[in-house]
Amino acid sequence: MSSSAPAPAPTKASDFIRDIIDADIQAGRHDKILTRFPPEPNGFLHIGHAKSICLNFGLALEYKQKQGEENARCHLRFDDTDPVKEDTLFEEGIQEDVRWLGFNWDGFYHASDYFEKMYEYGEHLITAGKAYVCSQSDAESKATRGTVKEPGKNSIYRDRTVEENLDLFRRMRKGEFKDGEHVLRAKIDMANPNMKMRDPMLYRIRHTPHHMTGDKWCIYPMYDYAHPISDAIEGITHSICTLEFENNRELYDWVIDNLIDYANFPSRPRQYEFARLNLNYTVMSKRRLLELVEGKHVSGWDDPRLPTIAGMRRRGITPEAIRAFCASVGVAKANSTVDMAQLEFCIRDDLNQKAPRVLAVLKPLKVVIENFPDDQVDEYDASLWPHDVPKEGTRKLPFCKEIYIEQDDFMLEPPKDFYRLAPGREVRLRHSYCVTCTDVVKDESGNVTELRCTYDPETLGKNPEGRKVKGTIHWVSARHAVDAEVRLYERLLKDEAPPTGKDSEFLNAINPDALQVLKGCKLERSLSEAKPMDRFQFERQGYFVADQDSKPGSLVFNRIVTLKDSWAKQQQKK
RNA sequence: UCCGAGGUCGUCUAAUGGCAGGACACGACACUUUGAAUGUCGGUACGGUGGUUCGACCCCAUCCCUCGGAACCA
Repeated sequence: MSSSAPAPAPTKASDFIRDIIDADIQAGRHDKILTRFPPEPNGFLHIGHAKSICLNFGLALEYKQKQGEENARCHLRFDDTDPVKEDTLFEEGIQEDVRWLGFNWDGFYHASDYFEKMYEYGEHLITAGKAYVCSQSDAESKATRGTVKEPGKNSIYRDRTVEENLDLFRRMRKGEFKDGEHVLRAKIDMANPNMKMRDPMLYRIRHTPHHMTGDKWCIYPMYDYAHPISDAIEGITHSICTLEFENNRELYDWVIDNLIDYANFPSRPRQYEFARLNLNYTVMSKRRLLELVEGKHVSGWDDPRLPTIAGMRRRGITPEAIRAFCASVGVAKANSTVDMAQLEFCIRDDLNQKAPRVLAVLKPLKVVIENFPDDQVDEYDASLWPHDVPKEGTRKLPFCKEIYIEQDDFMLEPPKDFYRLAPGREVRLRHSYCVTCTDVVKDESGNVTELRCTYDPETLGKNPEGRKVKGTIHWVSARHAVDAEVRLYERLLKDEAPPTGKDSEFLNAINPDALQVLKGCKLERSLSEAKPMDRFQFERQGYFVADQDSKPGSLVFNRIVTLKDSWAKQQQKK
């Protein structure tokens, strides 16, 4: 997978995080700005992560521009503190996704790079009387934690001596104890109204090999301990995370404050929280995505219906569109749900400038042009771009007596404002002549199977005289058409928001039409050469991409997004 | 309600003591060999109540509502 064009430093309106950074620079608190994107390598990235990626890497790009190349950085750091769930396989996918989005990291790290330091700091906290080894069972520590309204109770192991704690902690590391036998806890306050501060666990025993450190360790640090230390060691200045970590910030600061003199960190990082991205008509949580994939409701992590980066990539959405979308939704602290229409706008807006226009008939209806010579083939130099896209280029578009048009472009008994084909009506064939429908062929059950038309030879490249032809429809020469499979994608869910109930209720909201596979579609000849990831606009229908399954002779296209369709909208209202 | 964070057009987001602005969505019109794109115009918002102030979305008080927090997950 080739990476996409690097993201330009965007000119982004300010937000509360940029305001904070500007104020920090103004006040001389930092001369370098360092951010980081810290995914846990236990799953696939989705568009919510893209927001965080654009923020963190985008910040580095912007401040490189403002402060100088050397004075801003963004690190990619895998937060690999739980060996039970994490894997190298996920790391590769995540790196690919970040690069595809157009970003390059200025440093590549793992939280596990710092395990030795973290352990050392653990001993320091013990020595300073700030941490102790607790030997309560899982159930006991749950029972003594209290509730959000009631204080917890001190562990009976809370007053172990420094010597005893040190000895126990060292033996934990050596592997003398079984999983769950002991943990290292911070000694803070079991009555703290913030549950995160009630002597939180710092280390747990896990006799599980780690994908980076192998079997070197059998004790692993918890997120709340590992994250601030990793940030501080790397010199991160602004540690940006999502709102659910607000309660963790107090502990983040506690860890830094109790280590900073001893550890001599290059920075005093600060954590800031922003609202994660929510999108309607889809699901974003790891759990729900997993359920869709494992339950075979979709074809895999890269199913084009999913909001995963891999899915959107296969869908044909460009990284530029995703970046523009992330910039457009902004960064704030209020929980919000962005309208899918906003994403779709960004996709169309980008592709409008990038996707050459071609003709493709998805649901073919044969048309015979009776007054056109049997063997004649016209060939037009048809522009690949509309007048308002400043690009040049044409392709040869063949035309002959028999063509296909879209079934939806013909109506037996049309309303007055139907600008397309109907018995006795005239329509413009895109890039070609105007034709008038003279006859309709039906099968026994009354279905329209073929149209008979006549063309006006005076209408090529000019308007007919004395009458106005309002509609223009697309078509494909029957003799020259190439067949293709076309996969029409729509929004994953039929409801704006999935049912609030937990469990699998959201599965009922799946849009059964989110994937519709069309075979026997008729594409113009020039598309026979299309390569996977080539994007086109099928005029009047939408933007499409050649799928990775596509091969010459058996073409497969995915619909990225439809065009806006004010006709369909108008019909829907009736 | 024990702690924390929030509440501005339908949606997302600005303005932070001085005319509530932009984008998407929506509607109308223009243009059109894509019912696309583009252009023009339009409607729609500061959770409630008090207070401070010449002036409050902004500051204060109070109420209401929403979200997050009790994994040996992150």
